[in-house]
Amino acid sequence: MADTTVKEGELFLLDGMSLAFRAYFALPPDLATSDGLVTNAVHGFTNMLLSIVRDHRPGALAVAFDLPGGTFRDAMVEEYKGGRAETPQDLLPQFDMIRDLVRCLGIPLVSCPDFEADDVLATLATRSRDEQRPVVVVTGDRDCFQLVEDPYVRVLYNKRGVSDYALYDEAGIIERTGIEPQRYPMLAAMRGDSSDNLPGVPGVGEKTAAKMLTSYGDLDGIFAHLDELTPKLRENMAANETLARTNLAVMTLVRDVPLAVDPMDLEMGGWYRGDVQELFERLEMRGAWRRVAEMLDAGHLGVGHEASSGLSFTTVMPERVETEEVSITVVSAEAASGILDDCDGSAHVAVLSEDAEKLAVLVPGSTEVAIVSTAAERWVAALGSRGPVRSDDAKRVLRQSLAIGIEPMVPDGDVGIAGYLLDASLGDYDLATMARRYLPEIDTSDLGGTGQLSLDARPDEEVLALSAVVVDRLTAALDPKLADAGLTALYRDVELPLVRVLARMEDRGIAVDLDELRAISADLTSRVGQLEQRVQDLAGHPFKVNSTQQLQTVLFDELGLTRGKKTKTGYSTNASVLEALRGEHPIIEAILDYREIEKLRSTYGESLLAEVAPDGRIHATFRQTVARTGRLSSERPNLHNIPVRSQEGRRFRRAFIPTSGWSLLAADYDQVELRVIAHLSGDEGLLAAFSTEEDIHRSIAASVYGITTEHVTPEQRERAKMVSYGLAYGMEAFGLAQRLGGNVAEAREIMDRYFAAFPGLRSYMDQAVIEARETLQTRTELGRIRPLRDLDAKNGAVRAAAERQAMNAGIQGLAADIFKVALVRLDDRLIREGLEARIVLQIHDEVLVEAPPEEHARVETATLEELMGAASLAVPLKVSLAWGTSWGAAKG
DNA sequence: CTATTCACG
DNA sequence: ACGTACGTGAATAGT
Repeated sequence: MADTTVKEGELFLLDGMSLAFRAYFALPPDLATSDGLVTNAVHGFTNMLLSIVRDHRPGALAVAFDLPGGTFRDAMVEEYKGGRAETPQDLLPQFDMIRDLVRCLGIPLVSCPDFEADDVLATLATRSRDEQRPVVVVTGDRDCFQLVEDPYVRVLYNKRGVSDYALYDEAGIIERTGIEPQRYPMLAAMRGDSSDNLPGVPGVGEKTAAKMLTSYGDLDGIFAHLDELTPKLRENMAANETLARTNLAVMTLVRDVPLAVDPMDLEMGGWYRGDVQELFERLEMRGAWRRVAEMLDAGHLGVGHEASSGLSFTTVMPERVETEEVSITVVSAEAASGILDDCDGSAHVAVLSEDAEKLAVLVPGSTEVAIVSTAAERWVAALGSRGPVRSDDAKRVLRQSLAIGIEPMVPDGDVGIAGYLLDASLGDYDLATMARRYLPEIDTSDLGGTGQLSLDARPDEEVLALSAVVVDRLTAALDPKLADAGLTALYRDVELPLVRVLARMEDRGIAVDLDELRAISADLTSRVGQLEQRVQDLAGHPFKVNSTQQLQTVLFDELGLTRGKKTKTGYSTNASVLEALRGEHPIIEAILDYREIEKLRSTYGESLLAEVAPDGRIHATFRQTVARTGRLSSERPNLHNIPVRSQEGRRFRRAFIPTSGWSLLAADYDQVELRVIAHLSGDEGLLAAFSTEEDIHRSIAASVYGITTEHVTPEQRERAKMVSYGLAYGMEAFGLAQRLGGNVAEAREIMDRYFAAFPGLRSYMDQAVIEARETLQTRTELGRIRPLRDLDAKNGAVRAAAERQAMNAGIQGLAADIFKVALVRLDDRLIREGLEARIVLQIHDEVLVEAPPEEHARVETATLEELMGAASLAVPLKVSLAWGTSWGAAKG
């Protein structure tokens, strides 16, 4: 078990270079001074420093930096450019700003000519170990893993962003890499390191490298036993022995850099308040200065050279609110309940902390925020079954409620959903972003970048309470905006009730057959190995088949096959390009086979298994504020793209099963989008086609080709179907030709016939674009808006894309609205009828319900009625139902 | 993080 | 002249 705690007072050595790089890439370049000096890395580094001090209270700190000019490594490898591919132009000056900052904070800055910051760290860490003094190396560079040594040296590794760290001791390194720290450079030497611009041995990744090292000890051992390796691996290793050995030399850190300082001397020299303040003012980083000042005042960075002055919580509140006292009270459950009693059962604000352990509760208009624990008994005592709530993310609150056994109410407000309805094309609806967007009076420099409000160095409870206040203010600001935009009905009658449906669906999850899933996964893994080998044999040498770059070289340079479509970075190797090359070389077939199986293995085999919860079920997250058309999306995992089109992929659907002893009902709308098109266009021919029970694509084909339905050939039916769906997206003749495999003239003729047979369709499409252009947005019958600002773009291609989106938005949007209503009605019905059956999954126009045997008949009736009744269009909605012992069985 | 590819409706 | 069907999420390689 890794030791994940740090004792107060330890020595922390910061890798200034790698942390600056991480910060630079993690934060947007629009963090800049008014005259355009980019400061994102300084922002990031400051935050890193603050959180290290806040979380670990180091006794001493030092920061290592590279010096300008080369290092001893330059002579070793041609391609090696100072450890990094290249330093971006706007990062370079930030190194100096960071050095300045470190200096005036009184933190020792250590560098040595001819050596890199890593080597300096290695030297200090080694000396510290010799003195038996514990040290933590903070870095974003994996090379430093080699320094870890129990019990003295640990690495606090910056995984990504500015706040995501892992603390590794020896066990931690072994768990992460498969090898102990001492031998990590050997592993890295074989694997290579793209961030250090060092290539590795082809076909050797972390796993293979660790395995070989475990078996043969070190590089010498491996090269002495090459004959025991598999043929391809042997060949690769033999061909790259020099590379591996050079890499090892480059990657091994120098532990005896001639440094004048000793770890014992690394004491903080005291900070200079005036200097620090001036620096931050010069960089126009007011928010950061406040946080730093707070840390200085709290004495967490040693002694200062100037008196301190306090800052109050209300400084981050909007001016308007500043005068109103907002007090934060941690109250007993009883008191929280008492506060709620005063609000006559009306909506209250509830904001859940990131770790879901605390809940801030605010009665609108009140000046007190109660913070209660979310432990079941506290929650019940404080809130009971009281609802409804307003929140920044109501589904999270409802899920917490379900987790402790309380049936949730429909929420009264959700800041994210309100923001999404007002403009679904903006993308971010987290609390900090929404506050910036709709509460301009708030000092935005104090709001966190993403997610919940995050105010560094403030106690969690203050942040949580402030979040509740912001939700209250936002609700007041957004409700009138929704009303003005005609969105209130969609919000209150569809989206908010849907929040509870999704919370229940996520909470229940869907059961999976673990044995089946494991068997599929194992089968795919073994086959993908063989297929990879076959591709490499046909290429004549090993390479990463997954790398489009390497594949391009093999196909177009080495084998001289015909180049096809271009991409930004070269020539495309996608399926349609490869299909066209099928006859040219047997490798094409092999690559297509490899791609299919590798896709299934990586995306569905491994990752689906990883998402199975301890209860044997998968609890995906359904997101209501992502798709610009009004559809839902699914993540962790995405259950909306489980394979169905290929026989091979469909196996996965057999692993999705009902609760033991129950059955799964799969219900889906037949051709909703086409029916929606018929409804919206009012085209008589289309309406007539749907009024018969006849196969719809056959009927349409008959009209298009001017023949009777009996004479429609399967090919004509297929073509008509393709055009029907292409239309929903504003397809052009070129696109249809691609899909039909014919020429553009032929495709154009089919489309002309189609539009001639259904003239109402053409006028609807044209009208949709004309209307959208007037307001630069589209609107569905239920009021859903989709802004399309590109409709008046000067660039023709951009404008054409927006026009296609305008044609599609009304169709996909109405279908999405209908389906959301159906979900709400079905879920209500199941509960109202006291059934145990529950919705377990939703896939755009399909819903899966699991039910015990005795409920089958009632569930079937309820599902059919609620789906059919969700909307009344000019054409009937048709629903197909099927029971099964798995998703695959119900559909197959 | 960005580009490419590919799974679904 | 330009690009070419809408909407998602995820894995992988490489900057």
